[in-house]
Amino acid sequence: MTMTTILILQTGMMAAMMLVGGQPILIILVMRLIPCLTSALSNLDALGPSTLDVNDWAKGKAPSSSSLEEYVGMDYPKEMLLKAVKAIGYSHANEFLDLLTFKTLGNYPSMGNCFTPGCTPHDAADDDDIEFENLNDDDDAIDFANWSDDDDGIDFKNWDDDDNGAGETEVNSNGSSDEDFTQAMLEKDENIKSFVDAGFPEVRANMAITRGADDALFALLDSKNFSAREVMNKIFNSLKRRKEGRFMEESKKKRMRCGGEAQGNWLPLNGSDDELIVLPNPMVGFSLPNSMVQPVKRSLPEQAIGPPFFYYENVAQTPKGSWDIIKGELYGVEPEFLDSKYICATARKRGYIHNLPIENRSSLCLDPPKTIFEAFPHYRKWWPSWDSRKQLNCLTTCVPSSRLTELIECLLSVAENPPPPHVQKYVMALCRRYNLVWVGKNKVAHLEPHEMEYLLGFPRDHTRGLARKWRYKSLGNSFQVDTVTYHLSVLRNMFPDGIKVLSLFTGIGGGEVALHRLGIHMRIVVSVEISEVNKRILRSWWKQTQTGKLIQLPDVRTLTDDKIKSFIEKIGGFDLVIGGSPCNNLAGRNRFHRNGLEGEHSSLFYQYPRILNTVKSEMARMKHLAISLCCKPV
DNA sequence: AATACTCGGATAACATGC
DNA sequence: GCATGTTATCCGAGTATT
Repeated sequence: MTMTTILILQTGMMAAMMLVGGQPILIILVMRLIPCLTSALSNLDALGPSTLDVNDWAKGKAPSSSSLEEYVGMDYPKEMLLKAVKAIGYSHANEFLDLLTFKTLGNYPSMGNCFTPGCTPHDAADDDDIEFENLNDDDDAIDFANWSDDDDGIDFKNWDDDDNGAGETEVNSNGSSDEDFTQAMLEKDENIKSFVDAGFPEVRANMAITRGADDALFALLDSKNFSAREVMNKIFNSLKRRKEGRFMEESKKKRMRCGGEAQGNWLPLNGSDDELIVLPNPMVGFSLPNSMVQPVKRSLPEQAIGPPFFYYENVAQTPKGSWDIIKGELYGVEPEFLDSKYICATARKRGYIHNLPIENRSSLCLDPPKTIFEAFPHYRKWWPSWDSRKQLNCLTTCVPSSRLTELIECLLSVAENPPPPHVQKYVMALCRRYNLVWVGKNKVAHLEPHEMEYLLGFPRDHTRGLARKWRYKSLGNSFQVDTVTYHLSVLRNMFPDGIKVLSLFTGIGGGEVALHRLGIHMRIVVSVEISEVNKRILRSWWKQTQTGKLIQLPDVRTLTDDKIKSFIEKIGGFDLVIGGSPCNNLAGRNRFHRNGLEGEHSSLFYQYPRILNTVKSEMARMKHLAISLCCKPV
């Protein structure tokens, strides 16, 4: 049994104690950690006296001296702790201190036999050769300064180009300080209660929480004359809410059932279900490339049968009922839910509603890497054995703070190798949450934009030239190209003369890249995309790879029914309407307005069925007209 | 009941150009 | 100094699974 605790001694000394298999191994964790942090911070601004209070800390700002005092005890050198906290980021301060204090002991089912109070702190000056360089990974982004803006061959003259401010969001100040504070108090109360439950006087327990572990332990010892072991056991038992042994990351049961049925334990596809759509598990879609999964058979609702083919995409995990609305708007076609982790090295749970044939999908011409090491073999060098990830989580638009890297490096630098389970668990939670990879010794980092391009199936440097922020944003919002390629592969032999595409919410052109991969000639693509940077990306790629015609429109809302009709008249209809509407208020990461398809922001979604319906009915009308003209007696 | 996962948004801080 | 654009930092909850 491994256990780590930090004792903040009454003398102000801080010691970490590790008990391994009953053998007390005293490590001066904090006395190593603090100096190394301090040295790392030598180039940071000197820390002036703070006027912030404990509420600010809860909000992620700097803790005041007084609040730190409360936390660590009266005699603890505050400056050092302040520096340490600043180094790792205030938002992680609580977690950090939890790791250093006995709170983490709640993870452990039992304790060793004793603890050893008193140890000599290291001198900060002679400690540690660990250096923390500023991880300045600024990618020298190339600007489009010399970008040629001539739209040769593209006819924009009939289209107004006004960007009328799509996606405006209300300012929603969430004045959460009170809530944060209340939450902090609740947590504190819970901790106090656990002490009280263990049979200790509330006053003592309160002191234990607010002043530090050493005070707590000595106070408790003092109050009841318990032995150290008894005290610790009581604490552990009272903190048992955290399940015993849960911290050990069990090897996850593989859910991939090779002989299983496509779309997982899914509802029948006959449209007879009255209940809300339930996501299939495993999320394997109607079929998988190179797989033994039995493809499902489906019959499309009459209304959905083309032309044109349509292909709609959005996040799978939405507020309840959202997919039922989407399905209802798209002729009642059952969504195909597929997690791209079955196709590439990163998870991407998405729902696709389409009227494409699902038989005879061809395997991918380029088989994408399916594991992290296949995608990035060089990461194997630094990948710790206790990080069992084989694939990455969903690639999103946001980049975590670089302080996270620093925090993890700090923790691992002072820990044993391998680190104790609770540190492993903590680090792994961060790695999973922020999709971090190991790029050096104890050093994690977020993926670079070109790595995201690779994982998502785009050509390298597809988004190069944009500021990093825009690259991450555009890539995080895009298709997983290999997945879309697989679904669209059934079109390969259907359009020998090329295909005419209406591309809504084009983004950086995932659908277009997929068609190109399939060798399908795009005679014409009418692309609707509001973001100027995304339009530039597509235009650039188009010029390099395509000979067909690209028409770029600014906003789906400006694509009126009349314009659609005029387009269809000019080019003779579309073969494919493809696109995934914005997921802003569907996506799980959105804390501010995740109101499904109810809110004002969702109006964009409804543009997709409107446009599709107009295309469909106009094409049907033209077909009818043509037939009637043909059959007219001369 | 604990755990895991999620195409994000708001705002302050910082950088740049004038 | 100001306007504008980019980066850094900070924020939970809904849903599903175990």
